[in-house]
Amino acid sequence: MTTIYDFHAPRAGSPRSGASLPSDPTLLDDARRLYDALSEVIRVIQFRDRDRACCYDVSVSQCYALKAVVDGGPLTVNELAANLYLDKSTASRVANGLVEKGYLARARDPEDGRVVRLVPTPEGGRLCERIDDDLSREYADLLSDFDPDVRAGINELVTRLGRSFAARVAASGGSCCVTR
Amino acid sequence: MTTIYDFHAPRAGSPRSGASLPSDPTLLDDARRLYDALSEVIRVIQFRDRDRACCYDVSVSQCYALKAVVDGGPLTVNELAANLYLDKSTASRVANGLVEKGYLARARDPEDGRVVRLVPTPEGGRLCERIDDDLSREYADLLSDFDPDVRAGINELVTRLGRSFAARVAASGGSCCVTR
DNA sequence: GATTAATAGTTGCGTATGACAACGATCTAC
DNA sequence: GTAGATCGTTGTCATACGCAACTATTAATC
Repeated sequence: MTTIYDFHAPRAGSPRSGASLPSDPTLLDDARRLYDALSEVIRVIQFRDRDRACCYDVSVSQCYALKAVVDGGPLTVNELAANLYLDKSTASRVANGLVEKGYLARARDPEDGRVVRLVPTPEGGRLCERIDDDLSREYADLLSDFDPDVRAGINELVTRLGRSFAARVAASGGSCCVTR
Repeated sequence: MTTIYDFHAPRAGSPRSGASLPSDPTLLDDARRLYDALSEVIRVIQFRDRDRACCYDVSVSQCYALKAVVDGGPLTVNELAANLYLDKSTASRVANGLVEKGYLARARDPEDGRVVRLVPTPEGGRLCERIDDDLSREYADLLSDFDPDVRAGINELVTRLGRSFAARVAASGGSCCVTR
């Protein structure tokens, strides 16, 4: 259970010949289980985030946006929206809230008069760091239930899951209804 | 503030014994990585769900509630709320929407005149199955990128993550602010 | 057995979140 | 220089959620 998570490259084509066959007996069962398990994780994390938002000066979405800007360097509104999978109008408003609270600043781009570069203020940086520290401690507490090699496996897999999801969403263009 | 939820037992003992040492060098790094990776996964799944909701007759939260009732047998409003980590008022309204659409039915409990037992209608069962099938297919498509043993590992770990989160939330009573 | 307390569910209300469409401002192409 | 694309903002609407107050029912206490 500990070493199998160190597997192969993310693969683009389909080097794993049999894995993607629809006849794979466990595939659908695994899919259903993952669906259930991820749903549970998401619900409980959302709950935690809702509850936790009151601890700081920002809302849940503002927290995500702040972190995106702090981690991703100066971001345009469009980049922020793409980063958070939000409409640009929503991203603009979320940024607005952070600007009003003094955690972000809007800077005009000298090259292109249309774009707005969102940059964190010192206060924003400090707040983000504080939230990061608190949450990381919480996750550390959680991960301490697992052995180090299992933890590495979790991270590897969750990261790959995220990438696969993101790629899938990007490929579908974000509209699922046309296919139905 | 949100101490009403009485879902899982707090699961007193941690399964791992020695892993919780604070001196573990990689623990905090792992925690930070998991925090980032899970955030990404959650955002993209929320985006997908938002987008996907239009494919069916129900909203995202209604979809979760429907599945909870279908999978969990007849549920009271309180049980549904606990299941979804929602306030009972929200759960009541979500259920209301599903009742209006004919996917759930409210049944009075003969034993206790206060409780309402939510049961899926045949239409609700069919809709849930259809959504489950579609989503499972999507997850299967996603999982086909991974080897079967890796898939099993993913499920194992995500499931354990969910349980740990739930236990943690239950233990903390859902209020993080008191500790700060 | 009547009164009080506890519990289940609903509703009022405020807020947060998010999308879509329309708009002004700016840049690019011809 | 005009037409079109792009960036960001704002108007508007719908949904989601929690908290508090309320009703109806059950349980507890005397």
